[in-house]
Amino acid sequence: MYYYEIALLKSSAPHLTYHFSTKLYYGTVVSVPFKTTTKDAIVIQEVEKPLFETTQIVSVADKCYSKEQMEIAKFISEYYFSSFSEAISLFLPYIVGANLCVRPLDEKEVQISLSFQGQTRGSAPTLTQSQQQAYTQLLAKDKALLFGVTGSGKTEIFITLMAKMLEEGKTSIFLMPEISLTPQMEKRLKVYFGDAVAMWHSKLTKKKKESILAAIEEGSVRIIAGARSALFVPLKELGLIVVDEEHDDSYKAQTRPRYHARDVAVLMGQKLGAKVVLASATPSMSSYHKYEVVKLQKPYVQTQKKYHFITGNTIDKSILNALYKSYQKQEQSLLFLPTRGNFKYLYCQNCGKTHLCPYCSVGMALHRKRRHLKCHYCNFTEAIVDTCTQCGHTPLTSERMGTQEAIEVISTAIEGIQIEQFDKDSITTAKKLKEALKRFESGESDVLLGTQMLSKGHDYANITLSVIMGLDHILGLADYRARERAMSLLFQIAGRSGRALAAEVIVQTGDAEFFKNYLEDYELFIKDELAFLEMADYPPFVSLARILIAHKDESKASKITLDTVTKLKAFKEIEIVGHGKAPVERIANKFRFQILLRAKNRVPLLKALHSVACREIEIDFDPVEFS
DNA sequence: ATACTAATATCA
DNA sequence: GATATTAGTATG
Repeated sequence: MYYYEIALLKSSAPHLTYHFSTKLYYGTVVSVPFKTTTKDAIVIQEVEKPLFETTQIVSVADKCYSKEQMEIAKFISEYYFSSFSEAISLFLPYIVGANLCVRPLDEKEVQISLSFQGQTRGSAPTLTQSQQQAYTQLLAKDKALLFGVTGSGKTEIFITLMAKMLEEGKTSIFLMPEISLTPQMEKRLKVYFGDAVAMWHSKLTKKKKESILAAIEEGSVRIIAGARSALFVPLKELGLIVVDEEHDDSYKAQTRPRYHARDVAVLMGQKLGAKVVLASATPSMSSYHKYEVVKLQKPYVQTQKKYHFITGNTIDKSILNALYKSYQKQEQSLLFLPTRGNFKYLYCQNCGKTHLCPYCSVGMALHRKRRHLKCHYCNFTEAIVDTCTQCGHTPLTSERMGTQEAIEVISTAIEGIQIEQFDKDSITTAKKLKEALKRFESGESDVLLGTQMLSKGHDYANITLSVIMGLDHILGLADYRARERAMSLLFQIAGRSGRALAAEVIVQTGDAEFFKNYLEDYELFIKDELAFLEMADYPPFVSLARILIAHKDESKASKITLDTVTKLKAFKEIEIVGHGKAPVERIANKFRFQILLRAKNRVPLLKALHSVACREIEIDFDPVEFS
């Protein structure tokens, strides 16, 4: 009889011991009786017969996690404070088929992939001289940051790299933020790689996932493109990981394990001997600081962009005029609003208070269409109120501009103008996205109006006007990266326009001087900002961690917070930056407290955190979100 | 995580 | 006193 320490999958229960009649390899997926049901688990190691009674493993699945997957999961569990089980559950196991794990490459398979490529497009893209130069540099490095403005042709370089991997019989992972929002990339990849590329994201159906996994196993799928979760697909002979738009915060998971996909990608590349290419037109401060930079020069035909800075926070005459001119010339415009959703908030002009959700202490969003108020965090819904709960003043007015209101203002002012609403509220499915983009591309609509989503990886040829409203809302966030976020957003939105024609960019901000300095040179901004971050003791020069405490009972939450702070004070190498109520004080009826920690070196910080880690606190290492 | 149990609060 | 809610504990 053999005895094994196992970890239950998708559970934070401690590792338990079971027995089985035959020898099992570690990493093997098994079924075990647990409490009243049977659960999937993973074999961690063989152990001596324990003193207590054990139960038998029910069955052994034909699935197995590799040594590397286990090691990376171990790292994730320790660095991002999750159980090993939660970390390994990110990964999909390999199917134990005829050959276990590493299978020598069959030359015929490569032939198939390449011939498919031949059918569709002929050959890999022809690179310009500067693309070729960047490509050659990337080939020579294990990992690097590819820094090139929008439209400089980074995608062709990725495709060439992936084609090279195919030739060498290696596989690739291509990461992008929010795959479901970028059907354009899918189209481009399909042109070159056909069925050798599969798109992967968490919302795929079980059936679809299984068929892709089978195709990977069979060897016909050799490139996986997708969001965060694509990083954990069981490819063999991994040769390359590309992290496109590496600056994007959506690479950081906001639930446990709170890993950063970009950072895990770098680790994974190192562990598996795969090349890692991070890429962005607006690289993160940390990547620019940490990795070798390969610069992709601007394209020769550079269209001219004219920037206008305006103040205020409404759609004023100058914005309407610019939109009108653009509309008259049958050209297209882009309008960015900082608020998300088609909602606005109720605001009391007398006492200045916003009408809040009774459970979450965030503004209740006004849904005009449905005629009700809704909480953005917990979905609490109530009828529209007209009187201020604080001072009794009536009526309440609505603050800030929502997309819905913006559309109304513009379509009232400019007769006949067609506006496409482009935000999370109206673009809920891939189908809706495709339709909206199609209407815009065909010229059916004149203005693409939306939120953050506008900045993410879509190419439009005909845009001659970009309007970026309320940039101060972002610049004014209580976040050490507010400047970086605002600047990156400005570059990303501005980068969407002027592909073919000269373009105008209207920027609404009270701090034009700040932005003006850097309009032609993001790298200059990076250098200045890095100097600022170093002086102010912020990442990448120090490590940050955030502890979140949430409890129904406010005094309990407060007590846990203070107890934790007391314990942490014993550690001399870490600094307690602050502790107290979280910016969003309540979510789903739980009171939220936080502790922010900083340390010059991450090891003592990790050590201190591990000493206080427990069920009632959540630890976010390298946090990007502070609300 | 989650089932189960013990402890404590709530209520007619 | 019975029942609902919460805290604590063990799981092999």
